[in-house]
Amino acid sequence: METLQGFKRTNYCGEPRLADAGREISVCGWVQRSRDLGSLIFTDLRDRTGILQLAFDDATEPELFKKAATLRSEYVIAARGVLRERSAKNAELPTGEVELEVKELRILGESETPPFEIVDNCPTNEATRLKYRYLDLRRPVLQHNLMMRHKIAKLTRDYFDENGFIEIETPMHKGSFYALPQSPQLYKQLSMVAGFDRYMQIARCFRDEDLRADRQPEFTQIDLEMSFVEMEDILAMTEGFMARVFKEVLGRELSLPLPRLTYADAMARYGSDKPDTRFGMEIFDVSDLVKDCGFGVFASAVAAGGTVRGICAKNAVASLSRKEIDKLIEMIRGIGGKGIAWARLTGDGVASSFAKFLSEDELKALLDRAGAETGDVLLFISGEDESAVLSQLGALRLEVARRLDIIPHGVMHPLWIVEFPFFEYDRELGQYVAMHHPFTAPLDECLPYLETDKSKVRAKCYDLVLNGIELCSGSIRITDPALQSRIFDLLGLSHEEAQLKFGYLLDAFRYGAPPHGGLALGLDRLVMQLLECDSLRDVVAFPKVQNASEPMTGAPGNVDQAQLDELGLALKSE
RNA sequence: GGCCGAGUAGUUCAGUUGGUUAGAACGCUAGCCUGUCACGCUAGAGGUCGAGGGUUCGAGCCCCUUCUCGGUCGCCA
Repeated sequence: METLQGFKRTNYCGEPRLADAGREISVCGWVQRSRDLGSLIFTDLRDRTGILQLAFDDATEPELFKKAATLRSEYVIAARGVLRERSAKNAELPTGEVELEVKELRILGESETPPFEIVDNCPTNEATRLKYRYLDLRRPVLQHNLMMRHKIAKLTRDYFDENGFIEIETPMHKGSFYALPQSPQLYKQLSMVAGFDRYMQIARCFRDEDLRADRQPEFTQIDLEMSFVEMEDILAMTEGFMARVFKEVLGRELSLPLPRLTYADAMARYGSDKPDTRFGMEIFDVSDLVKDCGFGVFASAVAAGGTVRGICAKNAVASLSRKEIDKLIEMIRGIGGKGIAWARLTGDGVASSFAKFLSEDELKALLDRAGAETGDVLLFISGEDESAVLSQLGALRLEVARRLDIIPHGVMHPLWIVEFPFFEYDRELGQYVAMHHPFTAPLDECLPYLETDKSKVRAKCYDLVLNGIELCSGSIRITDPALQSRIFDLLGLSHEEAQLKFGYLLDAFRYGAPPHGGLALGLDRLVMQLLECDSLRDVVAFPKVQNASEPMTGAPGNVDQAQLDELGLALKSE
């Protein structure tokens, strides 16, 4: 192996163009592939900017040629030579009109045969790629994703700086066992009390939960807090940011203001508080039509105060067989549903699990309500209590859309979800509990209902949803001590408990707290959505897997007794 | 923690009703080849069928346990 001594890189591999022909340049990188034609060798050299073809000719440079013949995939090399126009051009490559006629070749690092080829749409499974993440990251698509992530992080700082925000670092030692913050929530509110007026931080956060394709236990938030603002001001500031990101990253204009849906409407129409609005298939209500019908499940659901609703998938019969319908129903059972009624409409008529219990008029009315006028339509209808019905149909709507492949690609549907309920009913506890953190302010017009009808109280809370993924969540905070103690009372939090848990914030509020609110925007998810990736792993350099471990290093590892002693911890014996 | 799916060569996969020596493609190694760019041609090497146990004359295949991974539900104020 050789050293770099005296060698100076002049260009990245992706840079040279035909206009540069005749220049002497020096490049460094990894061998993508070598094609040995006998007396000619072409070597593709790759770095993070692209690929440049190196040419070796046995007739003119026999010593170099011999050396080039020893090159293998992923060797690290440096090459100096003269750029020349190719006799056979490659239109697929930005540098495809030129090649480097090599005069000097240095082998800086040899490589074993890698466990998988370094190419995009690499077929190798994720576990293997994650084990060799440093190789996986060499793939152009991941290099691009992480460079875009950097760009988005940079423009985030630029945008908020231009709007008067100050980046403040909050500490990572808030009192949980893991000594890691779930979010900088309390500190950013303290920053408002401290008078910084507009705070932002690109903050690492940690949550001890099982992960998902769109959830990592360690993630990054764009964390914001603003003083002397109302909800509209915060939404407008965030929309400006989104428009800027769309413009600079996608080159697209985002039309503002963004659409809004109330939580109640989102649930009623899409069965989700993070609806994917890129396609229709909205939920319809047939409770009034079936309340007296002969099908016991429907009639008794309505009689018990529940509801009967459905979704209607068009052009679906051919794509979804009976067997697949059964699988979908099984899936619904998996999330706690009792089952779901279905109907298939074809040119031959109706085949269904419940039509025989309905009169002809009842069936017709139901099909009309569903908008199922043509043949080739699939209906799913669920009758239970409202929240169960909506969550089932919401999940089913997404799964059916995926299977029918009707979700359009390349479109972005951001929208706000507003007017979240302040309380949610906890069936196990048999009482209302807070849906958000206890500093979230109720809507002014809901204040009279706080003690009288909790189901009516909505919060000054807002979520930004993009293509069915929650991107950010925020609220206006309570700064009125009287209202705050009222809320603590309602949540069953005693004065002592509140003081113990949040004392320092409550104390701070006694010294002049400005009205304030904010939000936290998931940077990983934002990048994932903008780049249309399916998983956060495509935009996180070193992601965690199922059990929250990191497959390359094997972290978290075992700790020895000395480390435990130092941290004041003891392991529970089995 | 629950449910669904996956685990066979370096990689991606096939493997029939349980039956001889477990195959293919790509990759890898060697040889040939002057314009390739998924170069081509020829030959070759490469396997604890995730692990453990069981049934059987015989298990990649059937049964049990277990591990790993993916998706998802619970969870995520």
